[in-house]
Amino acid sequence: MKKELQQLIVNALVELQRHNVIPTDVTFAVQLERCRNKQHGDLACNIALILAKQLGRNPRELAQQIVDHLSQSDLVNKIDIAGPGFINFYLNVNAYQEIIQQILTQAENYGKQTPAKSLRIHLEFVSANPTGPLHVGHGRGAAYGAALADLLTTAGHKVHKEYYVNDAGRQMHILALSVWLRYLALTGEDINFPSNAYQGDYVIDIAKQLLQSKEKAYHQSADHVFNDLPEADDEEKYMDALIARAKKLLGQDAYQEVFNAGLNSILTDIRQDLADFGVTFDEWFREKNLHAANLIEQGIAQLKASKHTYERDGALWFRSTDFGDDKDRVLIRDNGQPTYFAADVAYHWHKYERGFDQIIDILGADHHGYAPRLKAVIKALDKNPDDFDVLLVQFAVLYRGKEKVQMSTRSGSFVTLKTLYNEVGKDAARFFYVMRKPDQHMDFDLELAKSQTTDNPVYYIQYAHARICSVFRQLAEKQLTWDQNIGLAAFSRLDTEHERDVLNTLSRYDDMICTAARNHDPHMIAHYLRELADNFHSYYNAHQFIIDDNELCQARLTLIAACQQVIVNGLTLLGVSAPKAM
RNA sequence: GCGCCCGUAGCUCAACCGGAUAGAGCACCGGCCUUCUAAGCCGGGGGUUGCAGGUUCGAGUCCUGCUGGGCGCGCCA
Repeated sequence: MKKELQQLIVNALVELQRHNVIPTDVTFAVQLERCRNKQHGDLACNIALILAKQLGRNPRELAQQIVDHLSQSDLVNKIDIAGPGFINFYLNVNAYQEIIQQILTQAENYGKQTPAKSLRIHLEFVSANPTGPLHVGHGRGAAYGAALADLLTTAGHKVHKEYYVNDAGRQMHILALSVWLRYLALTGEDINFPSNAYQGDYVIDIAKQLLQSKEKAYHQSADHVFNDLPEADDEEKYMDALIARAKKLLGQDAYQEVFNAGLNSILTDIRQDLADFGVTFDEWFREKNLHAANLIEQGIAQLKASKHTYERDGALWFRSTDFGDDKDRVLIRDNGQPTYFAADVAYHWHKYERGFDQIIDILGADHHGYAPRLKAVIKALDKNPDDFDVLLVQFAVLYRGKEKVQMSTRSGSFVTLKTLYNEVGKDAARFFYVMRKPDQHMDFDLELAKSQTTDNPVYYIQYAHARICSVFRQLAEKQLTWDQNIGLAAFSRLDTEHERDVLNTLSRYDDMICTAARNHDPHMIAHYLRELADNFHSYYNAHQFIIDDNELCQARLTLIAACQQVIVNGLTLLGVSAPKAM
């Protein structure tokens, strides 16, 4: 429909070129925009404004000439010139018939795009360290990533969802130590639990499981553990000494078992929490595997080959300042150990090696300082930086009423994601998170989220869907049937204001999907659905659907059936269910 | 100090490569259930888009400066 009108305008412009009104060397990209204000019609074209500038002409005059050369179309009722020189099209109801038919025919596939080139996209998100349960801060990244993955898939791409498991760093050893110390405490030892170990109760739970499965296997006396340790004034050094002590007393194998007990327990919980939240991954990529497969060395070798590395103070550096980073970054420490960053170099290099066309990292905003050095890596590896995106998700600042909730994994004072969706429900939580654009700071008031459940916009949309389902249930109870063909044939009967609004919004779905995918903005879906539900509820209140006039009845049923389908498709993209009754 | 993100109605947020009179929800005021679900609908008030310049037919949107808030600046991960 839009394309037909665009062609109409192009034809008129070519005609004007033939009459030498427009020079033949002028090129034009004709765009049709939806009118925000429906007094301006349904679609607007600003081509006259753009051309008028180039040609030094009065835009309204030019618009008039274009309109004069437009050929007739049965899609439009009226064409106006308005404002500074917009050409406004008022569509005939019949213009929407084809779209409604497409929605009903393609059903759950409606909205799927076939792009010029379908990309293999690597999407990494959440990737929280497996040192504790996911908290509400991770929820936003999870909801956003999952919705974006589905959105890009709908846009016709092949998306690989991946969770990067940091299972090789110092934090993991601190976790292992924390588990072990809790374990020793459970066996009756007098343990002075360090303040910068992981404080959460989940550590105690892991220790309890460990005690059940391997009763005394890891026991040591507290004296042995804490004897002869360096002064605790430097907490980090103290922790490292404790970790070294744990390894020594337990031996490599037993230490590794404790380590794995912590890691596996938490990873299992994370996986379960995400699954319950409707978020799944195609691959859980272990940092350990990078080390095991010598990929760190290979990645660094690639960087070395790029001539952007150098040695200083016994360490190997990446000259990321060559690519706009604030400072150079260490790859290999003076003690020979690779940094976390070195692993990330290898990881991202390896993503390209795996053959992806586009790579997207979704990071929490607190890691935004990391983006420039990652981009520097991509450039140094001579990859196209346009194929690599770092998307930042701003914090959801938690409140309980007016009071800000401080969150820290180590201190254990956080609200878990699980707690959140158990309290407000999965649908509301998913929708709430993805309702805001990701770069917007967001206040998340837990009390409001709990008390507000019936006011949450997700219910408004679900309610529209349930109402439509209810109409069709009523229809069946009255021994009546819906005939789509009769409905489509009688389409011109849908001429009320409310029906036009629903039709207009429905016809925007396809465009909205494209824009949302292009901009990585799933929140547009949420706002679109809100508007569609709004249109529907107004329509519902203004008109009866099940009426004696069969043609009109069928036409209306056809319209709301399409409406139902689009709501289902949109909600599905966001990971929200569409209940048939509420 | 340097860098990134943000500042829109009382509150929480929209506004599609710059478009026409900046829109919703919540809250507030007034109406609507004998009709397919009132978790709904209809009407009303509410704005110098943080401030000051600039770019142009046109700026919430782009540029510069200022201001307020969030976050980050380790041979931690």
